[in-house]
Amino acid sequence: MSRRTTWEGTACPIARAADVLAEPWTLLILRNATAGTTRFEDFRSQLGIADNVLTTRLAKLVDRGLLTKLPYRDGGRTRHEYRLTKAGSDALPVLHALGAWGDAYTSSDEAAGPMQLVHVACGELTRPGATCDSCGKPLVRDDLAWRASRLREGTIPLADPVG
Amino acid sequence: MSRRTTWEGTACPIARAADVLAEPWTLLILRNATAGTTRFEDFRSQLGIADNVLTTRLAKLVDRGLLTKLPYRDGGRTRHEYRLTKAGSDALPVLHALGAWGDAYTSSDEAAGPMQLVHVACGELTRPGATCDSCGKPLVRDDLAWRASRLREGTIPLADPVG
DNA sequence: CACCTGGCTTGCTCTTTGCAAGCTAGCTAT
DNA sequence: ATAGCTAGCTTGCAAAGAGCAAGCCAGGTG
Repeated sequence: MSRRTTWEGTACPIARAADVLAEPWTLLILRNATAGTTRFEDFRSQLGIADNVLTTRLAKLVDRGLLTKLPYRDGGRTRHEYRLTKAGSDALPVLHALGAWGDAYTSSDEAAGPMQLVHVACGELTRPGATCDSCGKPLVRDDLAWRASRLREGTIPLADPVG
Repeated sequence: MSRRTTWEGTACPIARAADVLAEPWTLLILRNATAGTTRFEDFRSQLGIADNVLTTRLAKLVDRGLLTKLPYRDGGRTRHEYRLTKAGSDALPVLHALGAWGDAYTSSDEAAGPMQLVHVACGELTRPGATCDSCGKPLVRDDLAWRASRLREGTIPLADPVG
């Protein structure tokens, strides 16, 4: 057989998580979903991913319970959007750990500052963790936003999970 | 062209980190390296990875600076071992974030308890973070060990980076 | 000398990625 | 009305990558 190895059901939770999350595009889809993207066409154009690959990735993420496919009205028509579930939104620490590692050990071709996290409740920057570095209050997802110094808009609120 | 997309040099640190870490096998190689594996043959037999794939993965990890290849003496001969660098050992939060997500949202076919982290200094379990849940002291890598309830040996110390 | 062992390399096959084109339902422009 | 556009897929093809197996080489040991 030469099918790619899967670690579904393995005893090691790192391997099981990697089996779901560590496929090409998957983490970037989750990143953009966390930043508020919900629609097929928006994922496609923001990521530059081939649409057949996007179809299979989104289907797998829905299957594994990280995204849900919900109908919405677009003018008079019904379309579908992909929204984060709790499982999908709880991948945030993985994204933050990756971002911290990427900031420390890789470099950008473009001028790009480090990834920043804003505690909207107090308005200050913080590192990911249990409490805010600036005001000391517990960090809850609703009060967090990403800030990318290279983008014109100030902050990107983190999308709420459905359900 | 149909070469797989790379995110090296991208402005987003998450994408740059995913480019290095989110390839098949890479995270599991780092997991085992963190648990103390250093030799080609041990990685091969522990992971069940094909040896040509292991060769390319190890070479890429050396190239990207997560592992170093060092000579060691095996009887009268010189062989090589792969040791974690600081960059490689600093991927630990990524492994912990994945483990936490995997514990919460995937399940094992075998009976396997959650992934556990032991603060060797005080002997108690803790969650990954800045300080120990039990004794409150700062968590440093040298004082941490993994515990897998399914393994007979009690704890697995975390490998020290070289350099 | 034959044989083993660790660490690769090469060859072949099957899967997956990327790209491009096509398809469909319902909308808008002419 | 008919022609075209759009979101979201599906299909077809070429190339890269993963899996398996076999071979190779250096430095042992029997």
